[in-house]
Amino acid sequence: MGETQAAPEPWAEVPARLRARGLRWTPQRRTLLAVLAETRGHVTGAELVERCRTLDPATIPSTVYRTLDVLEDLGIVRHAHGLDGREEFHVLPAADHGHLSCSGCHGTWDVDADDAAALVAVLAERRGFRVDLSHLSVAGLCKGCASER
Amino acid sequence: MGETQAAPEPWAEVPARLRARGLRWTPQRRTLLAVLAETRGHVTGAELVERCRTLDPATIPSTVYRTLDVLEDLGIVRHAHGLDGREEFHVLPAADHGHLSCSGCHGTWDVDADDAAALVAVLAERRGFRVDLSHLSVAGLCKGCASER
DNA sequence: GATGCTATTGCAACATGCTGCAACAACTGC
DNA sequence: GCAGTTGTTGCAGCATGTTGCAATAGCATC
Ligand SMILES: [Mn+2]
Ligand SMILES: [Mn+2]
Ligand SMILES: [Zn+2]
Ligand SMILES: [Zn+2]
Repeated sequence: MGETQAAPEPWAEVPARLRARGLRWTPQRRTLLAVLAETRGHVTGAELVERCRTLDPATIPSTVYRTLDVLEDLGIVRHAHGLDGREEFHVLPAADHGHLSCSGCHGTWDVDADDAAALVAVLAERRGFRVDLSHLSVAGLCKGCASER
Repeated sequence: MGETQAAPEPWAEVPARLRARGLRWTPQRRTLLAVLAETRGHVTGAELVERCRTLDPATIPSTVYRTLDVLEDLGIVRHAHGLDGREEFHVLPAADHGHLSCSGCHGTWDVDADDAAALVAVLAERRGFRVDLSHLSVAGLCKGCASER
């Protein structure tokens, strides 16, 4: 396929990165990677399973979740948790960021490194704690929903 | 126990507070309240179901979870989510606080209002967002685990 | 290209919750 | 006390993952 790859797609390197760790490149992983390559922003695990099934109806959920664990180790995806605790994956996050969600309207926004800087600094100074920003998910009421009360 | 009990046990008032809202005081709710009255700190939902079963083996999980929802409305309990997204309830939180957990050793600590003040202020100023501190749960590496790498 | 090591898969079972619905039972008002 | 209203319960089924285990199949090596 004479496709021109605009950016240095990291997807092409995944098989080699897996093998370098003694891991394997399987058809099931190929399917998930194909799905992820077309995904932007945040997706739930269940959604990824569903999309894999459109490529390969024989997709097994546990295989997808286990592969997501591996990919998270490689830094290809990151996850946080929505208001209900459900996993939300972020594919190839351009910039590290946390998540903000409104329990009133269920809107979501990103918390960039700058927004979180103060909290990160406080916890680092006071406890030597290193915050995982990508896993951070802050709940509350957005401007609109807060004024409604 | 020379400590002054500022407020009388709130448990005694629960039946009345329920009825005031048109809700009901049932044996199942009595059981859960009995469990909560003996609980300090954080507990998972599953743990509460288990403890209810020791008082009443006929306890049904969905009833417990639905009652927890009601009690959260009343402000008797609050919940956040652990690293894995599982619910963790806090009974009668003395002071509003968030949660800090280490993904290395699974240790947990409280994030008090002062620790979180900077983040809360930033989100309020920049977006008019009102943070729900009790639902906040920050992940990362504690001092010990961070230095191990 | 065949071989062997072992990572990975598929499957079944389990864990933790949530939801729809019909039967039941607190409470209110008489 | 009794009846009616309607909030609750129990139950079955679903949603989202996780885990143990035996069978399978990558892939490094020859
Ligand atoms: Mn929540
Ligand atoms: Mn997590
Ligand atoms: Zn909102
Ligand atoms: Zn730690």
